Amino acid sequence: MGGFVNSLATLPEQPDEDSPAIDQRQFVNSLGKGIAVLEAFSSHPGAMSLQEIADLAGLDKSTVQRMAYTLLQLGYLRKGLDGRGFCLGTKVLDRAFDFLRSWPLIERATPVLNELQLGSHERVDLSIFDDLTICYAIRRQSKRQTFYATLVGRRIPTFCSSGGRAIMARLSDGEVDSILRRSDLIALTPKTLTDPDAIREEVQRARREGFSLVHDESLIGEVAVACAVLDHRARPVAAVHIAGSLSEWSPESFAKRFSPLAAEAAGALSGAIAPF
Amino acid sequence: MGGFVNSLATLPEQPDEDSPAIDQRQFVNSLGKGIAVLEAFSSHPGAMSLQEIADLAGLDKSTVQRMAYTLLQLGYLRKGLDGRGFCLGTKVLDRAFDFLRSWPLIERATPVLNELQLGSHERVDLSIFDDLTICYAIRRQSKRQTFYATLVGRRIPTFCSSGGRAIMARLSDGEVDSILRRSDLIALTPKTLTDPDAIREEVQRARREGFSLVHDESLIGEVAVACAVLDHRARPVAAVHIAGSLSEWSPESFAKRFSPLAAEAAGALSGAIAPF
DNA sequence: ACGATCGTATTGTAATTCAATACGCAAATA
DNA sequence: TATTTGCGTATTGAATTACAATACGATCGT
Repeated sequence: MGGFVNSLATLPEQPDEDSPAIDQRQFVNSLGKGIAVLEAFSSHPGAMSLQEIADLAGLDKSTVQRMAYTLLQLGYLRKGLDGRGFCLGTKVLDRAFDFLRSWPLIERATPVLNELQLGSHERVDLSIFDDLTICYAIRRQSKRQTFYATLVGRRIPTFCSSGGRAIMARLSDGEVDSILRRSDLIALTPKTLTDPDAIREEVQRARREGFSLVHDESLIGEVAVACAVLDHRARPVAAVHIAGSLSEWSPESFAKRFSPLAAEAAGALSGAIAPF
Repeated sequence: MGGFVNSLATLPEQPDEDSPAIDQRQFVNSLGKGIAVLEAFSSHPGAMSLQEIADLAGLDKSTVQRMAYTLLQLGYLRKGLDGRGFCLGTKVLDRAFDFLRSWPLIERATPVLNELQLGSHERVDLSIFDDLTICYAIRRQSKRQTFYATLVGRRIPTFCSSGGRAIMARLSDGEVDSILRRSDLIALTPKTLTDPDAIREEVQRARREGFSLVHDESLIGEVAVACAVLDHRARPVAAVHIAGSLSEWSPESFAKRFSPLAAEAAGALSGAIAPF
């Protein structure tokens, strides 16, 4: 984007920029660049200088300057500690609040997950299906947890998460293939399955059993069961997870104990009401 | 904004738009409008048509169309249920994730708040000071809670929240006056203090006691104690809350039982490390 | 069958953003 | 202490970009 590169990209022939053929006519570049500034902080949390942001976002320093100025006024950025650098502002939390508030599913799921946590004494999560990743929207932890395991907004690849597997079990084979094909099948741990056929096998198993069971694939020492939450058309839109530690459970005993609970909760949240 | 109105606003004389004299030269209007589209969902959660968004955001339908198209491509909006309307997309959660991840204070506070919740069996929160409001960043609930009491990103006015009072107790009188003057002193409940002098009195009390005690002011039946978290320059940046129900506690017994715990946690989080 | 409203697409106009440049300041360097 | 480097800020001419009126097809409710 920007300058000569940008002018070329504006020509009829759009080579192969990034996304699959976005309508250059309607896309508002300035907005995209402003968002890119915010997104730069995903690869570098904490304060950054204009130049650093520019490098990460692939923008000119001048552009970042004006975008940062605007985002500063709007509260989406704030000045760093000593007036040096920029970091994310609290306004980004407001948008997340609006999001969480706007999904009836999330409101309905909140008491259900609370009960589930109290009943299981393990960590329980609700994740939202978002194509190649799932995104945690509700989290109820038990005892000590890693910091990231407490954060809403955390994403995990669909292909190697218990929730993702449970969701894929409710998709057609074609859709599962599409997800596996477009995913970067990179191992998060040494135990992560990266062979498409092996993953398909696990999806089949989840179809038979009605839940997915995953251990050590996204975090070593963690075992999790999950069941998909379906919308009124029986399409999977989310998943209920129960996650525990392999120091306390074998995968089998964990599944035996908690898969019925996850299934019950997911069933209670399925159907009836629109998710959003 | 936009069109003739906008051209007028671009002239040297900026009448009295909204914020106190923002530099029209550097402000990127398109970005502001795109953000305005996202913010429209704060006054109307759920799916909206282009026209509805336009009305709420004060923009032209055409403008909203292109902004929505862009935000759709970027994942910050998604199509409504049956392809009709737009609602917030999961990407807004990603930004919140980045924010939470980027504050060392939040990472440090997570285990502390966990302990505090397990020790108190009441709801505990960490809120971030943001001028006229405080914004909840970490929430650990006990039993059943109202939905909103579980949401990160929720804001409460500084003047009537326990956290806000605790924070004001660490500000100068001038700063407190400034906050009270600029706040809309609107009662959230019949018990909310709206008289500046009465609030100043409470702030004084919090200064003496080292914690703030508030009940029925933001939610009927709720009692809460809070202590400010200070940065390395002894400036308040956040607050630790402990909130319970008046059906189980009197304000006095609640304060006696939990104010030491809140003070201890806030103390442990203060000083030393930069908050962001 | 009709009318309203939805989301989408097009287009000429001109206002907007772009990016090079310069400035003052603070901190790290020598 | 002198110097350099990098920061955030501000300005400006050039032209790319966004604006908003308009039109279109689909879908829903009457």
